[in-house]
Amino acid sequence: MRQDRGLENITLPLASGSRRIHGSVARDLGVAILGGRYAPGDVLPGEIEFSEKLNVSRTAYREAIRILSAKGLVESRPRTGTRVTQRSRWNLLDPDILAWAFESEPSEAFIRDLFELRMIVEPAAAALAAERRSGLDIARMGHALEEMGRHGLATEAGRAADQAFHNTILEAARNGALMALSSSIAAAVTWTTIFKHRRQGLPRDPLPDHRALYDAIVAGDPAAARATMTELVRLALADTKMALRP
Amino acid sequence: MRQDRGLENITLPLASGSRRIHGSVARDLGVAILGGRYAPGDVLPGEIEFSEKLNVSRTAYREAIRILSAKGLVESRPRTGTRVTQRSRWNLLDPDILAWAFESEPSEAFIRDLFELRMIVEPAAAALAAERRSGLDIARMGHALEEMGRHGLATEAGRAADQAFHNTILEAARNGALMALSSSIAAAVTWTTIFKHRRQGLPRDPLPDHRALYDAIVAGDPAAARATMTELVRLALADTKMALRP
DNA sequence: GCGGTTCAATACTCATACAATTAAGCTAGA
DNA sequence: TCTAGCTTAATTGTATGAGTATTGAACCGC
Repeated sequence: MRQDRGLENITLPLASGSRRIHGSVARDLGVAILGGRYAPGDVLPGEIEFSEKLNVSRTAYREAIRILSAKGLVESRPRTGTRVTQRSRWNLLDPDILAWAFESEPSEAFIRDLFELRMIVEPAAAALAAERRSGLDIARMGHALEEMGRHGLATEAGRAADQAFHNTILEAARNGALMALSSSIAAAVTWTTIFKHRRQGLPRDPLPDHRALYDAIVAGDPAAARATMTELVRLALADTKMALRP
Repeated sequence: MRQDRGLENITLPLASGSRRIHGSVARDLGVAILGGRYAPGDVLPGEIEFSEKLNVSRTAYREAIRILSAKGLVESRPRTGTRVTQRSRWNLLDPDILAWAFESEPSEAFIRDLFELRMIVEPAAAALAAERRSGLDIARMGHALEEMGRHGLATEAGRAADQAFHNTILEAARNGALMALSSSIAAAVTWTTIFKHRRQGLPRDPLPDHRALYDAIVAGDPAAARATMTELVRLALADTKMALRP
């Protein structure tokens, strides 16, 4: 019998876009796990039962599980079944995992952890960028600054520019491992910015801080770049904290 | 026809242990990609052709590709096929990816990047650990120190203890995002230690540095912890550099 | 009690058929 | 000649059923 997928899918919201089915299922399950609807140690229903419940084939379901397994969220073994792994084994910095985590409002502790990471990584990256940046990097950062000024952080375009600004700095650090962190950092930047705007507008204009950072990197001054970036993240953290507990 | 997997598998070394087939294929392909045998932009052979060449079913092959895709190594689309993505999109900090990268001797640039990451993250983590460490953390670190002293870094047990030491510090920092980096850091620690020993023994005894770091964390002195860890990583980097270009 | 054996539950693998997607080539019309 | 739209074919995506391998747990002999 061919499945009529899409009707009365009760158990999961299936906000699936144009993805492939295995991708949608992986996302839905991932969001459910990150959101706490399946706790570490929980055993998922068997392949046949669960795939029928989701109205997908076992093939698609299994490929979804492979994706989650590759990111450390679940672990499958014959006889035992598929169970959610301990949180310490999740690849929290995986871009998809971060996106899924922000689907359901993440815990305050998680936000704090991400900011602590930013506070550690971004100043160091800024210092490296001040030493290694190319002309193209500078041009990109300048353009991002203009865009931020034109649109403001309340708009989608403005946030994209902000993200591009921070991302370019990580690129300019010329370090593949740091680059791999860019998506994680980007997630923190974007979402915390959104959080801030939930509570009546921006508490403070972040543009001057960004300009100072830009100047330091253009000048090739690592110490200044580190200091300004530290200040920038500190202010962002303060604003976000204020937004979280008003 | 049932496949006779395991005989004359020419194209890939198939150093597959007790893994499931999809896992072995994912690993073999992952190692091949990380090792440069498939370059970014390259299109893999079609599912049917390639799975036959590997003597596995299309199902198992596809699940392997899902794993690689989840880690950002490849991207599949109908009609176009499956191609290796740009290196900037790889999740370089994924534990599996790191393990695969170290299968074929990694580039000097990659080692440098990892050490730069250690230099950024570990001192900060040590400072946090000095503030937040529990009695259990201290006990674990002490035990790891003893083990390192007993076995020395030339043995497997000694290296495991070294790794446990660094890992406990990251745990003691009480930050999930930093914890997620532990496997990456651990990979850097282990492999660079092995590299060092390739060239006639250890250039210098790292134990005193570790003890100083331990003392700082026990004393709850963040600044001292940061400083000693910085020194420790700096020395490790110098030794590794010497080992790489003797 | 204890060590080995059997059993059954579950994921894993295979094979095949068919559907959906999409790049490229083709055709019709201006 | 150029372009918009259609057609086609190549490739991945999905579904289904049959059979295999693994492994925890119950069982049995000692």
